[in-house]
Amino acid sequence: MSTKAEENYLKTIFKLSEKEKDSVSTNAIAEELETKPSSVSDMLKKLSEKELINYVKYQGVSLTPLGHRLAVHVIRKHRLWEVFLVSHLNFKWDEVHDIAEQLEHIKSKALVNRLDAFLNFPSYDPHGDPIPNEKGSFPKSTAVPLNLLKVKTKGKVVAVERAVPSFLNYLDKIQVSIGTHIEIVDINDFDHSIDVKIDGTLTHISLEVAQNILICVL
Amino acid sequence: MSTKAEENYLKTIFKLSEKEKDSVSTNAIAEELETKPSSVSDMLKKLSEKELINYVKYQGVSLTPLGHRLAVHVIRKHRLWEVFLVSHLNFKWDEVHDIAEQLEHIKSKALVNRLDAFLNFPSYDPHGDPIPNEKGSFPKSTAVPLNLLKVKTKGKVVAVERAVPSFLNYLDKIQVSIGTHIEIVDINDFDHSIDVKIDGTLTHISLEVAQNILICVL
DNA sequence: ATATAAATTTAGATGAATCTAAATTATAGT
DNA sequence: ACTATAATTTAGATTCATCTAAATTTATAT
Repeated sequence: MSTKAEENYLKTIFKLSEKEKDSVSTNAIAEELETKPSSVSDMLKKLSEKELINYVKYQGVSLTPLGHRLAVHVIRKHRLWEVFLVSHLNFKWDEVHDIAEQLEHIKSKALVNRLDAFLNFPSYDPHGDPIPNEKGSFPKSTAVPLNLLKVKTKGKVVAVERAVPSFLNYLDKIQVSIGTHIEIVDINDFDHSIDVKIDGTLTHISLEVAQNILICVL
Repeated sequence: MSTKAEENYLKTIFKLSEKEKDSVSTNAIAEELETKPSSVSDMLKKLSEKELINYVKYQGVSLTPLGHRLAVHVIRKHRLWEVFLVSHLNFKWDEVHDIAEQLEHIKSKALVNRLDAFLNFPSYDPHGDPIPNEKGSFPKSTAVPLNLLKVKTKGKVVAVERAVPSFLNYLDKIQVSIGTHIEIVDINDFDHSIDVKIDGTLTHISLEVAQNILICVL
């Protein structure tokens, strides 16, 4: 049986593995979890003994198939709970992370799967992140960051990259949420800022914002 | 901030306080929590330092107003989650205890209150136990154990006393659940067993079973 | 009233997860 | 290739919640 701490480490290693090529460093994990590298070392030893990660001292880590499965399952729970909180308890998408962070550690296979069914097997959470199914496979997404699109392209928002409150608030302000239709009107060569039509209205957004909005081209 | 262990102790002390007159003994707590008396002693010292219980060595404990409030809040969460599990995720009433035991420790005032609203502010959980409101006050119940009723009395089941799976299964078998209408048809003086009409059909139940079914007289 | 039993507490240990400070290994610049 | 720096690990301590075994206090029974 895995502890809450172990699950958080696996989740973090999973997340960092997506960015970094093969192996994840001790320092990166420490930074992400806001803990000390020495604590990470201790935990890596433990996870390694449990065969949840591949760990060679001083060489970074990667998830074993078992660790991967566990990490994905925790992520699945996190995202399903987020859907529940937003769609049934009327939370805003920028309010649910901390609560889901607790709910993701509840242990009950039946609970997760019934929640999944109750929510109609959603594919994306309120931030647009994909929700793995019971077997652990993710819905395949064709999403592309907004800044990579050409002028005149139309699409809809399927996810946001960095779900921090300040960013989510800003998106609220410019009326962007998951599902919003967007058209690229013009791209400014100088600062790479973009003029877009959001559900009809013209708005101006910076490159940094555009990079963090994922679009499914229509 | 209270830990999971602390919350479980407070909940247990609350429960035992209802039965035992004023103060609760170390051994009783140990038995209820399936732990050792020495562990209980340790924890009592800690809870006492936090002013959650009144504790005099060798004399048993009682909850302070603060401890009482915390215990009631945990119970509120437990019972609300049970309602959710049964009414929205289609769990049976004898399957929800262990899951609610985990969910009751999730910390978020907003979550509890929104869940409460989502469930339409229920007064009783699936076992018929009363659910305190946000302020911590319980719905006043007029419930009476079935065995205390006189012949010909009609009422409906509002709670069951001992929510163990074997008992709940038995109730399922004889078609008794919260809300079921019951009429006392006859009382057998010899063994105090009772003939009852359950939603129309005649059934025979033992004293022990009757004692554990709470009725609201109609 | 006093010995014996029962209940409770203390002392000392353990495992989990963390920390600081020191030691070790890897990396990068010249 | 060698040294300075950065990354990582080890050693030793701390806190939480638990345990066993021993000591202490309270209750009971003759």
